[in-house]
Amino acid sequence: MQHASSFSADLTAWLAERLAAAFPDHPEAAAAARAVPSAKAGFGDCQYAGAMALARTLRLPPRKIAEAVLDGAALPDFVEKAEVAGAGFVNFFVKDAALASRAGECAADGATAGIPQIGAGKTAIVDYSSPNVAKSMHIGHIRSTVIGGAIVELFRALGYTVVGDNHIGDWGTQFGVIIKGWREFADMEAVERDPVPELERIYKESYARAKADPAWMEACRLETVKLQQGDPENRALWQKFISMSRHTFDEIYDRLGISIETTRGESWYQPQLAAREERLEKSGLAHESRGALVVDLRDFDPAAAEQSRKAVESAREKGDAESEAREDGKWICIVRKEDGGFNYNTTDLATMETRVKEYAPSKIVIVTDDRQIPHFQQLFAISRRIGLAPDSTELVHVAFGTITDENGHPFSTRKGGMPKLKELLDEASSRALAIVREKNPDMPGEEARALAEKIGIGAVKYSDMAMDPATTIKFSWDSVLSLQGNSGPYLQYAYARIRSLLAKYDATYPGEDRHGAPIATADPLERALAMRIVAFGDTVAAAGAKCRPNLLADYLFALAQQYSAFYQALPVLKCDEPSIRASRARLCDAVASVLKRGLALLGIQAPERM
RNA sequence: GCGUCUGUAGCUCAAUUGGACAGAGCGUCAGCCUCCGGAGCUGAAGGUUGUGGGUUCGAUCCCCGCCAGACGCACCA
Repeated sequence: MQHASSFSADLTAWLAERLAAAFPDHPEAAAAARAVPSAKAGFGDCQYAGAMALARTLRLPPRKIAEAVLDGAALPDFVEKAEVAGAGFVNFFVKDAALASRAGECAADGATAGIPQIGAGKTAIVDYSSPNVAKSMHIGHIRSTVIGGAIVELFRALGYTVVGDNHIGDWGTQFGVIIKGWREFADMEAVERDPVPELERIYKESYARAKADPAWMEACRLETVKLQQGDPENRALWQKFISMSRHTFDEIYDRLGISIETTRGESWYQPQLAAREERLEKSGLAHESRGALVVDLRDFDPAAAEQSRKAVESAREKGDAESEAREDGKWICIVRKEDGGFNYNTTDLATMETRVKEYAPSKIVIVTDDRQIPHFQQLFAISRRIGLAPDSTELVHVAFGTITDENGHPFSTRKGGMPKLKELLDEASSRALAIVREKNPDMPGEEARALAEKIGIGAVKYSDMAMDPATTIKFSWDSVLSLQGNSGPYLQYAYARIRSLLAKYDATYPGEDRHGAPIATADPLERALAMRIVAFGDTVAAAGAKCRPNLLADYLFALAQQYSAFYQALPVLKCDEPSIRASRARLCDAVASVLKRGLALLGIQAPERM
């Protein structure tokens, strides 16, 4: 039997009923009903803290409200007792038997119990990773890739049909620069060896020449024009660059365990742009300004127009010509450049339109760094205004903080630049290998390398996912590659240790049935562990709804910590009482199931041994 | 100048989004029994949550003003 909901969710529903019954004239009381897990051990298992907030509107003391909720009512069957505490909190104590039963389900069914299927029948699009063709992926790309990948898995677990889309940068004026450079000074041996770094070198050098030499720049521009007009030779070169780049991206994705359903780069949308923008112009939603075709948010939004007018006025008073000149840029979105070309606004609007038409998604999630916040605010607002995205489609920009060097300064491309993603993964893997060899001297080389890869990659992914996406990350090799404490390997270790323990249990006590044994929660350590296990579903739901994998990472770390404390203090194999022994084994199994599933949602593998 | 994001223990980060005493890891210090895997466990020290106000029964969280840093602000994406 699967429970569709958690203790908190069941209590929330119960509270809503109780509040509706107790205060029929105040439906807002029932609407705000909410039970959450208690923060501290002494405050029960779940609590309701809404009575204080209602005191004003109901004109009653908070404790009276809390008492009215409980007064004469039958508690849900899983609740042992409920009491009013403190300023007006209601604390609920869950029955041991109910807790044991739900914790047991987590061991039995692979930890799917309690994950609410809020996405059933709905489609979500997740736009993530999005590297640029002809450039190496560096540590700046890891967040979008890893966080986006986790969001995809979280959505799937919640029942959504998910379409991951890799919106690669495969179009733009830089290709003329590369083509020109390729023709003049490409080093074919270097291309043969490792194409992308060579493409990067070609771009940098050609770009430097273009800045110094107008004739070179003009040549580059002409190559771009030829490419965009469909010249077969340039087209073929461009395809070649894309194919070489995608091959190197795929090597990284393979190692990271990321698989993105579709890859529609910017070029994919090019054929439809001209007609789209023409329609936009004819409909009057876009107009010409300084030679460009623009959509102006102030045309649709009186409040925006007023705010802008005031800003201009204030800038004028101060004689600040620069600010005045910049003001338009906040509201205007250029959809066709003065020279007739298109830019990323154009492409992004087309992308929005296509996604809505093709998938009718209930969510579109775009994962990029936070410098693009203004752009996506504008894009979302305009998409709504001109009818590209209906209200039924939720638009979410997951904006993550940029990665800085150890001093908190942005990585400068001049001074060596960001570490390459491949180097990071190699380093992670080799550091892990040293430890694996030390701990497992007898392990064959191939197996050790494979294990070290799982551990190293797990460490890298976890270190990113353990933080709120919004946090600006200070990059440090030691913290990214940490194998102890709050780290991926700590979780993997906890899992491997349980698997080993259970194997020994099965070998030592073949007659005992740990799968069907009732779970006893007599010891506080056992009880806390069981309570944590059953909170898995709610955690997945919260992490998914908020697009914050770190909520799940926090949870898993706390679970592993509680397990370690339990393991240290209470014997399992060496417990003399068979029923308690079986109960503890089953509890271990439940922890292992949840750890494995949770790590999988974060895209981290859980090795059986390490 | 305007806007966005960030500021929490020595360092790196959390805090169930307004709840009870702000928690972890690293580092430091003190411990872990011939006992299930020590990548582990237990404990200690470490805080006026940048700052000054406001709202609230209650603020790390919401509002306003400052300070500091990063990033944006018309044809690059």
